[in-house]
Amino acid sequence: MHNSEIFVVRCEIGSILIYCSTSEERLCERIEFSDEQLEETAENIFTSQIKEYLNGSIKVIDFPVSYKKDTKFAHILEQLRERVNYGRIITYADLATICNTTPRVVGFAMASNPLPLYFPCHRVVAKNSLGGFGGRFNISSNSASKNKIDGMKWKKYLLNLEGSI
DNA sequence: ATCCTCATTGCAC
DNA sequence: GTGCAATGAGGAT
Repeated sequence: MHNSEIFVVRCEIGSILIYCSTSEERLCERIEFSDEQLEETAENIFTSQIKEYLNGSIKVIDFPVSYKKDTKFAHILEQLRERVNYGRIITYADLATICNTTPRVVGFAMASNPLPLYFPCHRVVAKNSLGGFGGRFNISSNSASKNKIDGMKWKKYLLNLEGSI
């Protein structure tokens, strides 16, 4: 986190921020949403994939990423990415069954997902509602202005993009 | 080391 | 209807 570069892609409802390591092999470590229209950065593999996803020309994000593996949360996120592809949705309970855990823990895993879109957590919904969106990383690590986003607006936007709602 | 937070569900009253 | 355990990990202090 101490050495990261931020790329920006704009869309209809705001901006998508892509945090990457600046090491030799550049890896994406975090993806965040902002309700503000920020200035876009130059095109690279990260921004171009996000743009293609947003205009429907690709259905899988597979640029190089880095995240903490070998945890329960990571396993849940990997199962989600593997099994629930574009245009599909799943409930917290069903994903919990697949991962041999409880729905609440699936919610926790989604809330701590550092790589939304790469791990398609917007495709996980509650049994009788859309569930939530924007967890721990909803709050910017920069102390002063807690940049809270309207999470449900983003979840609906993404599900609508994929034709799920 | 302890406490708090965060996207749910189903069963008991 | 409401109440409540179960439960993983990271951040704050």
